Amino acid sequence: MNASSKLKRSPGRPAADTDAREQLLAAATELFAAHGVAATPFAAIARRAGLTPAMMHYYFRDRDHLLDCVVEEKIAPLLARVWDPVDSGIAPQELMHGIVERLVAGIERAPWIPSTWMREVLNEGGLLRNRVLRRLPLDKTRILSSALKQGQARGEIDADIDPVLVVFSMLGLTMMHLATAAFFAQAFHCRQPRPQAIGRHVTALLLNGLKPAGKRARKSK
Amino acid sequence: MNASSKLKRSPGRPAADTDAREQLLAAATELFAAHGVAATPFAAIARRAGLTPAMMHYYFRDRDHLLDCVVEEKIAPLLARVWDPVDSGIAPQELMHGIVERLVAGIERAPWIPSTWMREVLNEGGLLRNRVLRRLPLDKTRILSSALKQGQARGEIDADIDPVLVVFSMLGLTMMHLATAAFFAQAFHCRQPRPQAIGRHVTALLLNGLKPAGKRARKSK
Amino acid sequence: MNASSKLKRSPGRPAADTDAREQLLAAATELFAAHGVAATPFAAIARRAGLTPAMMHYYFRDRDHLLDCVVEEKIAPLLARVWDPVDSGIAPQELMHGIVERLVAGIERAPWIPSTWMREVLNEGGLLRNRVLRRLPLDKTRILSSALKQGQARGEIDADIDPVLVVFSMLGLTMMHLATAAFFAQAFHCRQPRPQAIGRHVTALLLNGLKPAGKRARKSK
Amino acid sequence: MNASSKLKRSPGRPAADTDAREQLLAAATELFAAHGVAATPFAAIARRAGLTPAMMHYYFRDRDHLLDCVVEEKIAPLLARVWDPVDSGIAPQELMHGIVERLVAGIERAPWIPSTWMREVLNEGGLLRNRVLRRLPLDKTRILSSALKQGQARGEIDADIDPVLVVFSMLGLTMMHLATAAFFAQAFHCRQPRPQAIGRHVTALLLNGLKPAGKRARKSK
DNA sequence: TATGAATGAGTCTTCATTCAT
DNA sequence: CATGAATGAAGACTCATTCAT
Repeated sequence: MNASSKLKRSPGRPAADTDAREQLLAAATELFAAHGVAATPFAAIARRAGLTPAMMHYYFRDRDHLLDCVVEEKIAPLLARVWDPVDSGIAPQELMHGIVERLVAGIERAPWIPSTWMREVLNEGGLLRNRVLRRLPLDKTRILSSALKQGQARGEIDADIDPVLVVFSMLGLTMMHLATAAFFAQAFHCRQPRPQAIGRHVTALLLNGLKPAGKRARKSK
Repeated sequence: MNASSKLKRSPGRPAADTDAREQLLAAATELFAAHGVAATPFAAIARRAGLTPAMMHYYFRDRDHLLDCVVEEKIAPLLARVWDPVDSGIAPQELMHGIVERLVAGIERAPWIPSTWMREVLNEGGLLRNRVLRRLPLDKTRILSSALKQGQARGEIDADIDPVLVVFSMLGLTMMHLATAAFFAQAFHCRQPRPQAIGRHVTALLLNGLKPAGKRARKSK
Repeated sequence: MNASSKLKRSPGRPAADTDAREQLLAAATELFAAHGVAATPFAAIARRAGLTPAMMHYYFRDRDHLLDCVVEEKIAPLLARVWDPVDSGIAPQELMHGIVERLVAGIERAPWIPSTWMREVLNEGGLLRNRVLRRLPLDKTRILSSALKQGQARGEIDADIDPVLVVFSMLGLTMMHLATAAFFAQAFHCRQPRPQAIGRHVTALLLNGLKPAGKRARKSK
Repeated sequence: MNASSKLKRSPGRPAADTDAREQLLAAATELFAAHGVAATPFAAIARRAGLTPAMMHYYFRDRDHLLDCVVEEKIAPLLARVWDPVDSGIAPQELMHGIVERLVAGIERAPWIPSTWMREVLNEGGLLRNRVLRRLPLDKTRILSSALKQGQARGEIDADIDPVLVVFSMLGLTMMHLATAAFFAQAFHCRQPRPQAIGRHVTALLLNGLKPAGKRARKSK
């Protein structure tokens, strides 16, 4: 987290003002998740934090800066935590397992992210898209894609899989299931799946899809 | 297209006014895909269709009715086309293959759908969510889930897979990749994948994930 | 007056809407003269015309367009009327006499102009400056300057006079006295000079200043 | 500079705080000249001086008091310097020559004055008008007017000239040319005239205009 | 002396909606 | 069918001002 990124922040004293700022930021992310960025009035954020709309401008100047702060202080750190351990020399299956696991874990503490990601990052015209794009750890994703390609070369991974596209499949599938857990329960009249269960489902779907031969298949041979 | 679904329609003359209505509907869906429903002003839709904002109210009364019309006339028919052929007695793999194929085909003629689906259907607070929810062919999705469960019982499908959740994985993965094709190309500095290629990728990922034994594994035996 | 310059104008029917537009324009110019452009709220203009602030935006879109309209429809025509008769071959004294006369006459029907001219055109940072600058009839002012230079060459005009600067002296002196007539009366506890008297004063000041030898002086000799 | 005029002033230590106050005052006058008083936010003044908006309130209480200070500390002293030497018994031509000269000299050290004078003093609704009005050395201006009237009585000055109005012509012409030097250069694509040159131009215009017979005419006699 | 926090009022602008024609 | 006029409500943003420290 870059100190220079904060618009206002009394250096030595993380006291009252920081609290208000954090509360506003939290209110913002919750409302963004619920209604989308464009449909979230500045005043609504302030109201939810029990402050005046003018305070939003005091801490974040304007809408643009608020979005900058959200990405820089809330989304970028998560991306870093998720992708940092990715390194060459690790098997792609293990990499993906770890990524999904860390993603699910990170989102449990920031449950507003999947919804916002789908709406504002993945969508054309999404208001966070370019901001996040600049923050994607492309070097890390390339490590994963390379590992997948090498796996394909060794015949361990299905040749029909696009090794770059699958990075998106992985992130998107996880985000999508986490974001739609409630909707899913509502649509199919069943219990809302827990984040851990979603992680297992996604991992199973992805990993078995990567293996031309499943474990049971090999065993049954 | 159900006649009763149209708000206004001069009975004898389906000519010019229908054209205008269709143009407005087309303009609406394009803008919804680009900016989201909440961020699309009524007047902007009219402007894009070269008409006056008042015409929007003439044809669609108000915002709510417009959304009703979009779902009923544009989304519901696609859902029907995709799910209608699903029937019991067909292997789940084949069902899913067909669904993805028809979905990709249908979206090629309505490229605004994936973006809107992700934003306005899957998301909490999405403005089309409840309208679409009512139109989901639950009987058909249940047929697929049942087929999957039976596959698991027969040991043909991985037991870690959630047979209900996977319906969502399938639709969501397809929609997500179609919606983010441009972003994907931008993020990873590569060509935008074609809808057909996306269909193949998704099918491969899903189907191989469902099979404990991959094709090559069996062949290699 | 260019028809294309109007933002909105029903072509055939100069009825009610034109009235409202004209009223708003009149209210705007009056308030601009009284308080300056920057200090005149959009809403105040509407209020003075007995309309809602939203109507301002209906007719003029935003502040910028309003200023465009004021310059194009109200100031540019006056400039044209004042400078159009200026032509080469006429004595500079006669040219200046005519210009001041037409300026005074024009301003009698648009008494808001001098104040606005001083504040928003002459001043650095004036909000109409560049808009008016583009509309100055430079060809005409050059005709006057040339005539003055020729007069200097013939020894009829004082060589200390800057023949270009004097164009400004003339316009500025007239505008200034017309704009400050009320202030003048207030400051010196005397009657407010009438526009005609101001015209005579300015013309006398300017013309005699151009002549090294005044007519009366020579005559009285 | 009158001590009583300052709102706050720690008696013993005229050090740091005076500097800050002077800086704020300088920032204020610069911004007033550039954008006008009404369009200059309190906070902008502070920002330009590298201080906080709250400091403005500390030194000047509120907007009204700031304007009082500007007039009292910055404009009134200039007026005094310009008009003080005016005394009866001096020829009006000489008086005017001296006034213009001292005005030009004074403004060279306070280049923000002409613009502000035109905008905020001469204009109806100008925010400094009444404050300056109270400070005008009316006794001195009356001395000049009287001298002019006597000149007219002696036939040395054109009878068409208004001896009171000409006081305004003189000040206004000087201020106007100084304020619009940059605009003039921009409008007529020529060099910006220097203050000294403007002084000569104005003096020539005024003095020759006051003489029914020019110097050369008299000399030639 | 100096500042950051906080706010209420006000301004510009957009927009869905209504209505008379 | 179609449109221009009109509006009230709401949103983004600014700003002068106050206050505790």
